[in-house]
Amino acid sequence: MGKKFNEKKRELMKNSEFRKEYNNLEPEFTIARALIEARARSGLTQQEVAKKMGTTQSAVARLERGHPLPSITSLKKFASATNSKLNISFVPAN
Amino acid sequence: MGKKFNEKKRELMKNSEFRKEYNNLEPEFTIARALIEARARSGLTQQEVAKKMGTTQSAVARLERGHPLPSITSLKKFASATNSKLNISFVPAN
DNA sequence: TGTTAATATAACAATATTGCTATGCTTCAT
DNA sequence: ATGAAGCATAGCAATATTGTTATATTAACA
Repeated sequence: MGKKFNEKKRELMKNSEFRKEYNNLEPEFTIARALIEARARSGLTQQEVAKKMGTTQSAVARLERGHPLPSITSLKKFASATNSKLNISFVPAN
Repeated sequence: MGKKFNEKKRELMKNSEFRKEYNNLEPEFTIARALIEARARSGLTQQEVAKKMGTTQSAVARLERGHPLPSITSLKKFASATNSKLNISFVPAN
């Protein structure tokens, strides 16, 4: 994720207002980052990914925004368009 | 996943009809399995998970069916209700 | 400067998922 | 056999996500 990013985050998370907002948005950020990185690895344009997914460039742009949160179906299509594999798992928290 | 399961699967996947159907349903199966295992680990009933998620037992049952595919928001809530952490990632396929 | 490629945003109808209520099915114990 | 606990299913209204079209923005470059 990058060192600077995590340092800054730890600092901001001390603020409880920020923490609340962040936790609301966190899943959208995380998904957005993952999608953007996956497409970067593939070297494809949004247009090209869109074609492979059977949708449009604007829909791909929206997916990469992370808002609204994409469906699993969309994530799967995006993954296979970008030569990735989608992994979803529940790991014990404690 | 279990040894028997994978053996049987490899055998059935030779059939192209089956393979097509399986690939359609695979995400639902996978999600269902993950949810069921997560709740089993937690030792909670559907009712209890439902309460923690702010929903009803029947909704939890439906999530564990995997159909329709749950939203990421639901998976997140389910994860925290069952003391799990939801992981979603794209891994390079090649 | 003007053109092109790549990405972003908006609006609205269509589709998918959730909340909710009611009800059915099993299993276990009494 | 009856009751209770846990899980499954169904139907419908409410909410969320996607498909689509149109348009804006930005950067690179002839």
